[in-house]
Amino acid sequence: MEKVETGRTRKKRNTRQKAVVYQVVLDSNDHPTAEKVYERARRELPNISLGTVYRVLKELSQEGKIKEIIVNKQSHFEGRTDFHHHFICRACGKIEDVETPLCRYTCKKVEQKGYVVEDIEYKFYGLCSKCAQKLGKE
Amino acid sequence: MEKVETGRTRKKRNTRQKAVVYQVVLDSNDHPTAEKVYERARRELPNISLGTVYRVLKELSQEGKIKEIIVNKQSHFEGRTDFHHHFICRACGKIEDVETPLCRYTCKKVEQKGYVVEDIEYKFYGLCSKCAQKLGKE
DNA sequence: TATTAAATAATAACTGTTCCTTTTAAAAAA
DNA sequence: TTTTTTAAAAGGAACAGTTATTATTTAATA
Repeated sequence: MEKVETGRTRKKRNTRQKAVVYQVVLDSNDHPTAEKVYERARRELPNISLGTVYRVLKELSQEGKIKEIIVNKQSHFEGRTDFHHHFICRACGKIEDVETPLCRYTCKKVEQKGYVVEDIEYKFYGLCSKCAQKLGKE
Repeated sequence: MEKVETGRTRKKRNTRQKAVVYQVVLDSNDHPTAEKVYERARRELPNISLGTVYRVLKELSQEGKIKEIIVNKQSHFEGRTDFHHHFICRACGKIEDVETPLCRYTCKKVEQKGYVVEDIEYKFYGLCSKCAQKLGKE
């Protein structure tokens, strides 16, 4: 039997899994990977599956509620969604936020070529202060 | 029977495979992936293996003769090794070089925190001029 | 030319992620 | 409240890019 499509309110479920994953990212300030988020979410929801974590993380990113940053070909996530960038320590792997003004000069130059800039990503690689000290005063 | 280690010249073979892979990267201006380099290298050396291409590309990168850039968690390679950055079109996937002055302001700020900056990477995402036109004058 | 070990070809293994199928459960309807 | 509906979840298989393994080849040296 066909169902008449009313075109009205589409369902959009509000699941515990999504809420928990979101909260985990908001509560983390170490840019966790999906695996780490999974680990932490399981403390609250022991039966959550890794696939769900991946799907929800992607969803939240697309909704703009969290941000994905990719380091070493691996996704990391953070609750901060304002314009900022990252420093990655090659020794300990730590990812730290870096406040950088948008380089208007460069953007303008790119846009003059007819390009549309939608997102900008700066990454700084090197040694964090701790590792720099530890690895000797070169 | 033990061999006395003279500590003298270590062997370092100069293979056709390495020469060809290097030349392919130098001749390409489209930031090819390892697979693409493999494809092109095979025109010259039909029996070269993908594993060799990966190993040689890594070697050349470490020697500073080529540069690796990662887009969408996939490695791409280029012969240019001077300081420059990239624009990535989300529609056609094309990667284009972008000339950007080093942002001394930001670097200084990072270094004031005791960090050692060894490498900097800027990526601009959006639409290239062709795709921007094609996708309509929004 | 014979020797030797660095580099290769071929292929298996690995890793982070996505996809697929069945089941569950949130929300709408009865 | 109970039933129905179907979006989302669990579990696991599949996938893609890359790395590791091993027997073989070959460039460089003796």
